[in-house]
Amino acid sequence: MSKKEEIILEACRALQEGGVNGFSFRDLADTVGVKSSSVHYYFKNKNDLFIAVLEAFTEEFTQNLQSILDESSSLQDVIDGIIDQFIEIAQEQKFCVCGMLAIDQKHLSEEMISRVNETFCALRKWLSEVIAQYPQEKFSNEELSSIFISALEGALMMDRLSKTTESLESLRSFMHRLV
Amino acid sequence: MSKKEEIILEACRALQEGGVNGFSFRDLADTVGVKSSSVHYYFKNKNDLFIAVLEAFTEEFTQNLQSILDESSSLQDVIDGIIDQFIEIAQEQKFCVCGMLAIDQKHLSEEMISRVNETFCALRKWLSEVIAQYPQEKFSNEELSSIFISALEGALMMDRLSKTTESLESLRSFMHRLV
DNA sequence: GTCTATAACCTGATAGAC
DNA sequence: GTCTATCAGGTTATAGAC
Repeated sequence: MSKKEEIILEACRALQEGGVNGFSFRDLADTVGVKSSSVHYYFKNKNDLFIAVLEAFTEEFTQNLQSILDESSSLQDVIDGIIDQFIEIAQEQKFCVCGMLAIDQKHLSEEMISRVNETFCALRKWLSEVIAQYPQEKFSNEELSSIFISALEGALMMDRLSKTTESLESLRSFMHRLV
Repeated sequence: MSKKEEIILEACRALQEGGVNGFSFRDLADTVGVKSSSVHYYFKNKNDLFIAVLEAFTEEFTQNLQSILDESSSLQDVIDGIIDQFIEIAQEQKFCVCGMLAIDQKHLSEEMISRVNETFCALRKWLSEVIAQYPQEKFSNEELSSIFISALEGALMMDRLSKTTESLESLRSFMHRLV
């Protein structure tokens, strides 16, 4: 792994744990084992760094979703796979990358805000298309997708805080009975 | 309003907009029209300040919930009232006080984390008791309460980002058909 | 209670040597 | 590419005058 990739990976972890203002270039450099000026060599400021983090995260997250889809034979399997992944994030005391950036939007550029928003939209679209593959009639695909993602983010936030899996498990059983 | 109350109110607003690390004692003092040392006179550090903010917010939020309940004649009315309140927060480019503190938990004391967690638990309990007053059979009160609060927090996060009310309105119509 | 002044430190960012 | 050195500015926090 290149130094640049190492920095991106570590920045991603730090972002998920402490938010946009929760770490400095120095912290980041120390963990990776370089000096802060070396981090500046790759990323001229935090905004550029977060653009790289978001891109790397989106790619990895998309791959994970595809793996879940490949291994699933029902909509409930997909839901389980996604919830398992969120439980893992909560237990690592992390939060969603997009969620962190969304919460800390006040400290980000307009371009960055648009990118995060687009990532959420893409996720909603992906999920509603997956739901469409497993027909059910009670609710529209878009609506189910939207509610599921909203609840995932909120449940992750609260389970990380309470150090339990209550909210995410509650969401799991709820979704199971719904679809 | 006393200077202390002014500081708490302004700290609450700053927290909801920019998070725990999104403002300084100086920013706060400037807005209120005093010097930062005067803020330190009332609150020896940010943690103490947030304890006061959480207490003030909880009291106000509880009153708002009670008002919603008093003016409601159905569970759908209660849901509408709560969602309207969250839409207002999103449109002001704010986030939930407890949500912000939960996200930024890494920078808070253990005592503070416990208090935020207790506030979420109290909200879940309150809501499940309200739901119990309007009997319905599909889901348990606790489960509905948990999912609704999770989805509220997540939808608020995304609607604040997208500057729309899509997720919260989606949640509204979803809940209407559910209860 | 509110102020000035200041200590001690952290921050992003850059210039220039190697 | 990575470093040392450094800057200008922001941060919490406190001592002491009024």
